[in-house]
Amino acid sequence: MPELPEVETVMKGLTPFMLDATIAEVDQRRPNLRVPFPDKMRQRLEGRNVTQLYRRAKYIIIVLDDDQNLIIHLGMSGRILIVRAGEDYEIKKHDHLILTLQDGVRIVYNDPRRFGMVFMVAGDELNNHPSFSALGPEPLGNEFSAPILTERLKGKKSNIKQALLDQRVVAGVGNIYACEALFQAGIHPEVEAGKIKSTRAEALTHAIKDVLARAIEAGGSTLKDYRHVNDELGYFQHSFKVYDQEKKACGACDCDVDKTSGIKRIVQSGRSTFYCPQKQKKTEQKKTQ
DNA sequence: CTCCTGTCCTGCCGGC
DNA sequence: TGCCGGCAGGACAGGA
Repeated sequence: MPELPEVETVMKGLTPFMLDATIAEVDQRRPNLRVPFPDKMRQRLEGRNVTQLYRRAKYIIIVLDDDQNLIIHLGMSGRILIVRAGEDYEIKKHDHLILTLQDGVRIVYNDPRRFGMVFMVAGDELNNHPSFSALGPEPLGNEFSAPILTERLKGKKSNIKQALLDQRVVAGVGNIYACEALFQAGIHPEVEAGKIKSTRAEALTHAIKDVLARAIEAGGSTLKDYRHVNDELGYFQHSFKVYDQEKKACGACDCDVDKTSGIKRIVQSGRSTFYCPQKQKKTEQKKTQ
């Protein structure tokens, strides 16, 4: 379930515990998630020191002192729990991987649906790895701009909602934030992707950055109070404007003035899309004033 | 190439 | 109350 902001929050939450720490013990509790765990993972991780943690798209990359990368993707239902040194912990259903650090802190990966992935890639091969080689720009970086987005959407016949889910167009956006960004930009989710240009591309670029940045901020504030989140990373509450808000008022127009319409839910490529039919139009809006 | 559908897997929720 | 169908925030394979 986690999209870019959640993955960023998880990575940030792991950093104070894992950076410069040594992995003392690896408890791999099943052979695979979506893909098999790395061959000889235990031998390859135990004794290694973590030199860096960062995020690319929805992947957490943990750099080790032998120049290998341990890569974690949370899939739809992956969570990470941090158990402090000396604290009791009873292993739960779907705890698939537990890393114990030298200071006794445990990092628990739990994933009921097992759509997540844990794999290892050598440092010099990372950018050639199939999971990374085709990724689009990081939406929060300077390299993501309206001209770049327009270029990436050029000629695309699919609708803009599906295009935003394509990690080659822009990395890290998922179903929720695609809906939210389109809402904020006032763009109908069924607009042909290749037709988004100039003003609307600017609005959409800005909306993507804004929606993601605000979600990260919300996650960051959640992180500050560990008791509040019970040390569980990757799942914090947002208030969404349109996602999962079918029939409610969007708050930006009078779409639900008669209490019968409001936000609509449609299905695109098997995924739910939520949007406000009044605010999000298929053609570019003329400014009324 | 692009686009679309199906699939992996478990849990939860609403309707009957 | 219990059962059942539908749906869930992702990514990828395979076929058109």
